[in-house]
Amino acid sequence: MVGRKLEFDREEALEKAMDLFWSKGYNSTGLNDLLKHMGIQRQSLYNTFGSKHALFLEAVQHYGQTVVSCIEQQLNQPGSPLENIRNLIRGLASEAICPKYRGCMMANTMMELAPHDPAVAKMVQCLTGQVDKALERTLERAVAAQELPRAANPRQLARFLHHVILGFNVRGKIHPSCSYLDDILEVALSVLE
Amino acid sequence: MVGRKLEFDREEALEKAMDLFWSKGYNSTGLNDLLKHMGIQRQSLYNTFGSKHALFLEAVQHYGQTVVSCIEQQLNQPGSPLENIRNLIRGLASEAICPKYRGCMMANTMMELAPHDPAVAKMVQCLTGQVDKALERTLERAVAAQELPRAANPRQLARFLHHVILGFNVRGKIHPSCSYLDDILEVALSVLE
DNA sequence: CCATTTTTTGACTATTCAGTCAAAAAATAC
DNA sequence: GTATTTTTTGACTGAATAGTCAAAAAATGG
Repeated sequence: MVGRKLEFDREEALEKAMDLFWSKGYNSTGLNDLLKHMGIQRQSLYNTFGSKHALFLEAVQHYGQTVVSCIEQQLNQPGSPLENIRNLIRGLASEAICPKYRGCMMANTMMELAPHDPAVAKMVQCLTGQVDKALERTLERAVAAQELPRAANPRQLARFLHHVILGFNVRGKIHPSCSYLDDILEVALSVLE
Repeated sequence: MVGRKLEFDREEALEKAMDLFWSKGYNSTGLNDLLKHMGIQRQSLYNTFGSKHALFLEAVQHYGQTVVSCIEQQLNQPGSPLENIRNLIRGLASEAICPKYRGCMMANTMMELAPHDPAVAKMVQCLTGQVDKALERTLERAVAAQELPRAANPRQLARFLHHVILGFNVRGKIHPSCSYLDDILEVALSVLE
C-alpha cells in the first residue's frame, strides 16, 4: 500500500457532509452542494465514501453516536438523576424555538427515508434504542435514589419521554412559541412526580 | 365561457394527487408518477392546478380539512368527552403499527417542507391550530362534566396531547411494537386522570 | 353548419441528477 | 531517479427533473 496520500481529512469531510445532510435532508442535498460544502472533488468522494447513499449512512451513524454519547453524558451528571432528565428534555425543547431549528437528524431521517430504506431504518432503530436505554437506566437510578416510587416503571417512562422528545422535532418545524413548549413540558414532566 | 368541458373530475384528480403526495412526499413524487396516478395529461394538470407546487398546496389543504373534521366528529361523539379523546388517541396510535403506515400528511409536510416553504408552513400551522382547538374544546367539556378537576388547564392539556399525537408520526416510521405504543399511551393518557 | 373557445395530445425544452472514465499529478518504495 | 500506486482533475454519461409550446380534437353557442 503505497502512493499518494489523501489531501483532506476524512473525518472533517464526513462532518461537513453530515452538517449539510442535517440541514437539507438526503434527497434535497445535491452532489454538487455536497462537494462544495465538503471542499473535495467528485472522484474523491466516490473513492473515499463509495456513493452518496453510503456517505449518508456514515453521516447518520456519526451524528447518532455523537448525540447518543452527549445524551448519556448529560444523564450521568452527578446529582439527581431526575433533574438530569428534566434538564435534558428542557434543553431539547428550548432548541425548538430557534428560527433555524433543524431538529434531530435521526428524527428527520426516520421521516424522510426509513419507510423506504431498510438500511437507514435499521441504523436509526438501533440508535434510538440506545436513547431509550439511556433514559431507562437513569430512571432506574431515580427509583434507587427514591426520587420515584418503587412502583414506577422505568422502561415505560423512558419510552414515553423519548416519545415527547421525538414530538419536538415535528413541532419545532413550525416555530412554536415559548409558552406553547412550556405547556407541553409542564404536562410531560408531571409524570415524573 | 364556452368550449370543451374537462374530461376528468377535478376533485377526484386532486384526491389521487393527495394520495400519492401522502405516500411519497413532495420532492420524491415525480410529475410522471403524478400524471399516471391521477390519470390525466400533463397540460391538463397545468391548466387545472397551475403547478406541481400549487397542486401540492391544494392537496395538503384538502387532506387537512378532511382530517380535522374527522377528528372533530370523533371528539363530538355523544357520551364522555374524555373517553372520546382516549379513543381518538388510541386509534391514531394503533395506526402506527401498520407496516405500510404513512403517518399524518400534515406532520410529514411539516418535516419535509415547512422549514423552507413559508406558504406550506402557514397552511399547516393553521390546520394544526384547528386540532389544538378541537382538543381544547373537548377538554373544556370534560371539565364541565366534572370528568376533570376544576383546576385542569384544557389548553395546556390539549397542546400536550397534540404533541403526543405528533410523536406517533415519527415513531411510526420505524415500526414500533404494539407494547411499545401501549407503554407510551398508558403514560400519556394518565395525565387525564 | 360554422365560428369560437377550451381541452387534449405529444413533442420539446433546459436543467439537474448521481455516477463514470481516463488522463494527469503527486507521493511513495526501492 | 525510476517504477509503482494512489489521488486528483475535469470532461463526460444517460436518466430524470419541472415546465412549455403549438397543433389537433372536441364541444359549445349561434
